[in-house]
Amino acid sequence: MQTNEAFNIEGTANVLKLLGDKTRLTMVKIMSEHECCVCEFVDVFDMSQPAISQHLRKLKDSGLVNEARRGQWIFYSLNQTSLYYSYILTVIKELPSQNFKVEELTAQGKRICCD
Amino acid sequence: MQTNEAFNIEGTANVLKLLGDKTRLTMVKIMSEHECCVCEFVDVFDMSQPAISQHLRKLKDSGLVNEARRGQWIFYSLNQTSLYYSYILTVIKELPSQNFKVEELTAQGKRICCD
DNA sequence: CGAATATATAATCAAATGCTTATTTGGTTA
DNA sequence: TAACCAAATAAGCATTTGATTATATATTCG
Repeated sequence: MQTNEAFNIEGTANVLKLLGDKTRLTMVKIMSEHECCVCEFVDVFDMSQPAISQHLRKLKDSGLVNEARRGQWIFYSLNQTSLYYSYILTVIKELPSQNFKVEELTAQGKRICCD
Repeated sequence: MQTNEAFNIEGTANVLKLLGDKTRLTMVKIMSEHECCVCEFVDVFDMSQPAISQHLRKLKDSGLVNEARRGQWIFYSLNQTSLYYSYILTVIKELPSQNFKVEELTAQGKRICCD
């Protein structure tokens, strides 16, 4: 819901608040490493499917992520054209990789792949 | 209350949440341009003195700002040695200057100066 | 010392947030 | 078309957050 082309305090605060949640920040880090669908997030986080959907909706509403349906699944990825994309890169660059979480899914045969 | 030397998701999310409040983000921007004491913030924001103190306390508890007593007043400034200082710079760099707010104080003779 | 001023803390409360369960929507597939 | 599955939405609830007012603490100054 980013209405302004330039950075302003209100919009920036909103984005920082969104990123200031452990679950969403982890989601963003994961998406910087892999595209992911909702059910994968549900497996990664010990959390209900609606909880995951609600987090993704907030990220989507503020334009930070894209969604794309592929078959049965809806995949989420970082929106590289967001005004705030460079902030996101700055922040997640230093965070520990979350690849291991997705690799656990792969090991359990739970990874969704639509290639 | 930053316990870890390295960036981790929990600590980073906490800092982003702190910055994800319009009042605190504006305070941080102001502090990047001027050192400020509590009563100046009270004049700048239309908000009670305890509300200001509580915001500053959160910023101080997470190590983002320093406080220094000078006479009757306690001045707050950005802690340039914080692990997260460069994040803060990245974010506030693009925000519109808040100098005009402090200049209004000066015009009203409300600016505190201890030089 | 005692009054005045600046700041911090305590207690309280309304609004916002993040989760849950139940249900609905939308696309796929037999 | 009907059953199935992924994801979204609705409703409800506990917790957190950010404000307020009242009070306490610290420092300065007459």
